[in-house]
Amino acid sequence: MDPRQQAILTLLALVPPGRVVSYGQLADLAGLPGRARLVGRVLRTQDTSGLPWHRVVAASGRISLPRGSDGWCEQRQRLLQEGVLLKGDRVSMKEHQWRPDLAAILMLMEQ
DNA sequence: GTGATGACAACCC
DNA sequence: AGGGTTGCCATCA
Repeated sequence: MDPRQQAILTLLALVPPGRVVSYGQLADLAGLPGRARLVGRVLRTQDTSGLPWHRVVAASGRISLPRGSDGWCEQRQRLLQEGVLLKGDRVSMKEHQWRPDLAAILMLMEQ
């Protein structure tokens, strides 16, 4: 698989329950600034079973899947299930956005 | 090769 | 709070 996609998926696995990341943030952490859309494409095309794909939302806090679609409902469900409150289809980024701690950053440095 | 599309985002009204 | 514009670029028709 493309190493960039691999990096994105590896980082995604580090996002803790109860927290979310934006597509752009994930791209940045993966060393791919400005490639938010790549993250979206990876999530759509790659096998994300076993990964916390539901913790990825738009920078605005919105779920990027079509409103009412199966994926939208599932993501919403999964987030609520782990304690992430949603106002409609939007989560409060101020409260729930993942800010990598020191330990996580050290792990990222070892790539 | 060309144009459209898209699980995005930053800006500017 | 919305809507339009532009940047991004892999895929696909």
